Amino acid sequence: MNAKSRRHVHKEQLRGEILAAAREIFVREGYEHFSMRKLAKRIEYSPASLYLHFRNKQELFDCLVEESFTRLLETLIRLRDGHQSADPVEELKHGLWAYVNFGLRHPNHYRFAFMLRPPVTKRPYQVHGAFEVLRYMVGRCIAAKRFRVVDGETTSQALWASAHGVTSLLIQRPTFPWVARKNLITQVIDAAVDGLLAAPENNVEAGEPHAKLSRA
Amino acid sequence: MNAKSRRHVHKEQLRGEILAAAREIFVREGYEHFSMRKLAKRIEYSPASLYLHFRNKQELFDCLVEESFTRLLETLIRLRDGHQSADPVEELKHGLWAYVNFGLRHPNHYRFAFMLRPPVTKRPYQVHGAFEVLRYMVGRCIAAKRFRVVDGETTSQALWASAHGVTSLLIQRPTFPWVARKNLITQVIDAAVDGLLAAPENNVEAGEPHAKLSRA
Amino acid sequence: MNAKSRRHVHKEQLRGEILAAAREIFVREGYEHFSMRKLAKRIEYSPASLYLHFRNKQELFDCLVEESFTRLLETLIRLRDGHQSADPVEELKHGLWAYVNFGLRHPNHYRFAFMLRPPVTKRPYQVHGAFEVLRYMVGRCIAAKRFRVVDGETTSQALWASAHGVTSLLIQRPTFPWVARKNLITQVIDAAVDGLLAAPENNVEAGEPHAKLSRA
Amino acid sequence: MNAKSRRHVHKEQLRGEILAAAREIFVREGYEHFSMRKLAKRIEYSPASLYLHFRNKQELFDCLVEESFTRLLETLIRLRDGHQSADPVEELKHGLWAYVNFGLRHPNHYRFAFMLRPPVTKRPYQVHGAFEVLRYMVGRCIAAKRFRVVDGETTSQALWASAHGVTSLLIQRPTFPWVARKNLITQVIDAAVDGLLAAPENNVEAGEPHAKLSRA
DNA sequence: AATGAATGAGAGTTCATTCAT
DNA sequence: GATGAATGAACTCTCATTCAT
Repeated sequence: MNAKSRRHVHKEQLRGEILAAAREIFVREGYEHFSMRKLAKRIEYSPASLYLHFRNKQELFDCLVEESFTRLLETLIRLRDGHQSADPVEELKHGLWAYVNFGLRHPNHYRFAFMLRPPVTKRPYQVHGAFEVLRYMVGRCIAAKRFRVVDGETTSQALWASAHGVTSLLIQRPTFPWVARKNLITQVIDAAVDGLLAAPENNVEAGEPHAKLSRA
Repeated sequence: MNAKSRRHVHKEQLRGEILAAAREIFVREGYEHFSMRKLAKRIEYSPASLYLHFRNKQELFDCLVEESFTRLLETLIRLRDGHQSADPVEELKHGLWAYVNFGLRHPNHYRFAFMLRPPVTKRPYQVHGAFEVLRYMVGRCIAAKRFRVVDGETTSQALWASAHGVTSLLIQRPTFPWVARKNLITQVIDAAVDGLLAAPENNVEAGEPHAKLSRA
Repeated sequence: MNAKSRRHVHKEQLRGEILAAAREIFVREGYEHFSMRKLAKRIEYSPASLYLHFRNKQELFDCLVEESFTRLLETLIRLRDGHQSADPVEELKHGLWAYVNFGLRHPNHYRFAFMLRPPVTKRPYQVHGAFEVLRYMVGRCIAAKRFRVVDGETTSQALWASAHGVTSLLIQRPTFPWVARKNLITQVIDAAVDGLLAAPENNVEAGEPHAKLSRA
Repeated sequence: MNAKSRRHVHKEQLRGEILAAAREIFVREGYEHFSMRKLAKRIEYSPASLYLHFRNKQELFDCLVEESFTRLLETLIRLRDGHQSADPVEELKHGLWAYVNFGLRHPNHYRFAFMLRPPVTKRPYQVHGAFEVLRYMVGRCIAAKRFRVVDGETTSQALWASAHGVTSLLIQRPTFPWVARKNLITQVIDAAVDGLLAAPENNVEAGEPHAKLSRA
């Protein structure tokens, strides 16, 4: 079985190479300019060979998305399980930082996970899985009465939105004259979280005046 | 014969029709499924006719992006010029709400302005123009000593990020089980802005512990 | 409108050329070896041009079949309407001769009409239409009491079978050492028809002994 | 693991399985949709394995045709040798019935033998062999002075044509509203044979009037 | 101003076949 | 004896674009 297992290893490796090359093309040139032929040329195989590893273009694409979500999820779960004892607010900030950093360090994965139009695939990706971790962290803050708000769902979604905002803009607009990344991200995360902290003064009716705008 | 009659209107109007139809197709079916032929069929002209109005597909696409930015800019400028006297913090929140609402009400424009990959075109879009308005509003808050921070640029960028985050997620993931839009947006904006307000207690060193993460 | 009509004529002509070339390839090389590329090369146009005339390969094929049936039908109808007064038995033989001759003189059409597998298309071809004429002729013979049998349907189908048999074999096996075509066809038609004529001696129970064979 | 276990049978048997599976695919899906890959998958072997038994696709196809002819021939020879003593006319009808029944019961074989285009192969199939039996039977009828015609070759070919006609139509057009098979076949065979029987009245000049048609 | 005709380039995909193992 | 890996060639079809009219 040695030969067989060697072949298997090689096949897995090749599959990985294909996925990596595909991701690169997808991200650099966009879904619309990706083609199986280009991919084949890049990895210096015949187009037909790709079909030994993936049934078709869509399946290949699906694999890319799945892989990206899995990576993010792993990162988040590792984080969650590693810091159980910390101050829950600090831990939440840690989590948000980890989320942003994942996006910045794996922009291709992040793009596949959150910035591409879902219609291109049919599978229900694990957005919820990743979001679950955030919800859990927020829940701990609320349970510890650290937040003045009690709606964990709204809070979690709002935090996700802010973190996604800074991540996606930094990825998407690399030429914009951003301030130092660290400062920007800190500002976004701290403001978003600190704005939630239980505190003496809080203008609870703040949302009201904009009500008409949201309906305008 | 609606199409036939339309052919007698002046050139500008036709150009507008083409752009509108193109935008619709682009957004509904995605860049990759847009084609000059489909567009031609939609407006009931021949494919060749399109080339009387646009040099090629790319130019047409560029026009769409430009148009979207212009619309957003108009909206923001109208807002800025209309509320000079209000409380600057409230005005800022108003501005952010207006930004988000623009995206939600004109998702096609928003997508073109902020969610498509710039590489497809070469022109330097007017991101800066739209951002200018936000910077101006933040400047007023700072000048009025309402914020505890003084770095207007960082603050502006951070606010933009948060507003973009909620806008783009709501547009991109319409099937996610979001809480009520109004609540979510309020939460994001209020937290982001309130987190900046001058206040007694604020853990200014919050950014520090994550420093290693950002480098990890 | 002169230019327009000229163009239209030219287009029709070209369409005809395409169909003719396609028929030739289809018949010479078989459905399985026909390709749009081959066809394009044959008529010295680009493959893409074919799609200006036919939506796809199947539609082109359908047109060929339809054309063939129409041609046969025209021939038969012309015959039926031209010989109303003749002896019905002679007329029937004439009709069968015409059928066979159509096949031999237009083997490509005949092949499309009767020798290709229907599954390749979805349309309900006009087999029935062509058969109708035969049924009508047989009906006249029966009405004139020239046949000892009275089941017009069975008779018509049997005659069709015989005529088809000789036609298709001659077309399909051109290298077989056939006797003179005229003699062979005469023999088939005369025997098939004469075997039906009202006559003193006829072993009516002939079918019986084979009953078990048909079930064996 | 049915397939796995089958792999231990000897070579000849495997070859037979391949041929059977191939025939099934060929007939069910048509030559154009047959592929070595499909065949390999069906028999649960690798595509490459097929080439251990057949040099290429064409050779495999040739084997199928040959096999079909052989089967038919066997059937006919068995018949010929089994009924030497019977009335020659009855025996002839028996033979024709056997031929038709062979086609109806083994439509795949019949298709391969008579309804596919010979050009796909180069080998001279044994049409002649099968035809030989018919010629022999007709010879006996003539020798017994049961037929009014004396040209055995023409007669044999004509009978073959009629029998082939009904067989191929029934196979090829299964959806046509045929009358009961037994009646139809009886009608075809009886008419074809009875039309040859020695009898007082016979319009020998029947063929003449159509002469011009055959040349028209 | 508008278009029908035309096409080169390229898309995704399948196929028969080979060959080292 | 059997096969996984690989590929060149071919397939149908769509595209952006041009140009004569």
